[in-house]
Amino acid sequence: MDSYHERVYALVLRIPRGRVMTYGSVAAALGAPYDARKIGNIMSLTPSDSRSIPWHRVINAQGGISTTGRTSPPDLQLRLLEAEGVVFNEKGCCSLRVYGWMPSEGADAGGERKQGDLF
DNA sequence: TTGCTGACTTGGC
DNA sequence: AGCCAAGCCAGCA
Repeated sequence: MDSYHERVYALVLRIPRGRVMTYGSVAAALGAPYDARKIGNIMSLTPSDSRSIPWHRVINAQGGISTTGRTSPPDLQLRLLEAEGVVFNEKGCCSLRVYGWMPSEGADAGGERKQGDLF
């Protein structure tokens, strides 16, 4: 059964540590560019303390967390990402240009990015 | 069965 | 710069 959430989890599991992925990118990777909302819905069903699933590596298109006020500490997701090396600016957004990840990078490689150009 | 909601995104004003 | 409306779709009342 390749239920939707299974594929979502599988993809999220593939996100390397220290990298993030937007809901839209996850949806697009699954072949459904407009399913970003559903991704979020599935994530909402995922326990915030699930250590098996790096749900915190999934963020919104603005490079920020959308779980504010939804997790035990409002900024839990942000903290987890910071713990992995992702740096957030004062606005609570990270540079997708630097930390954004997509499946193709894992398949082929070479996705070295410059740390200098934030935004 | 219908109808609304939602951890979203994008475009227009 | 921020706010509003439309679009897609699974899950739930």
